[in-house]
Amino acid sequence: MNSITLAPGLAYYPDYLDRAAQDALLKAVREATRAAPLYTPRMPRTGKPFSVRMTNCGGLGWVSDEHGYRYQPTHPETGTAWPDIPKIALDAWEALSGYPHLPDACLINFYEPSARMGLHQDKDEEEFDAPVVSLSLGDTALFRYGGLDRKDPTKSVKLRSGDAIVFGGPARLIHHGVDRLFPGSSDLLPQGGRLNLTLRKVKVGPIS
DNA sequence: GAGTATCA
DNA sequence: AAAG
Repeated sequence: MNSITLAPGLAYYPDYLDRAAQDALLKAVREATRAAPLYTPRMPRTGKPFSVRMTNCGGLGWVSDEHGYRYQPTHPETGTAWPDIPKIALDAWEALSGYPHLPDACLINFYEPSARMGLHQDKDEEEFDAPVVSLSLGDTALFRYGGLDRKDPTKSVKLRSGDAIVFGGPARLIHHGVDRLFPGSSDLLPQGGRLNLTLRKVKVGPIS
């Protein structure tokens, strides 16, 4: 499988999922969002809404509101447990993570054409030995990544539908974000936009 | 468009 | 302190 090392620990797999796999994953995501609808996260303290809408699958989901960032086992609006992680996503984790346990969290981000994600670190997990595996569906995104320090220099790469990226080892905690989408760049989602799935291991050890 | 800074 |  084709992989490009963008930085130490940061592996990029262009076209990791073929079109049939993308269609299958999209179908699974639609089923997940039927059980756990996309909601609008808010910033801690200020309550300012994100432009990206989110939901989760797996035992734990990442949420953000006035009270802070955290992982929790239920949807913040419906109060019900998150649906299961799609099989195709688990397969990607097993193929790409190099980690001996299944993920316990899968954050699903939906970007409308105008949505952005500022430069940030994924550091709300307890297990930093496990990588974060990211899968892109739909419109191309301009992805920015830097270093452990927020002021470290950054580079950009376009992430297209079906691409995978893995943050592991020295790249597990690098800053990253999405500067913009390229509307109309994919016909996978009829309404346009981009879906991103990030698989994580929040708790140390096997899933209980 | 890319990169940095500041607030909170 | 924060993916704003």
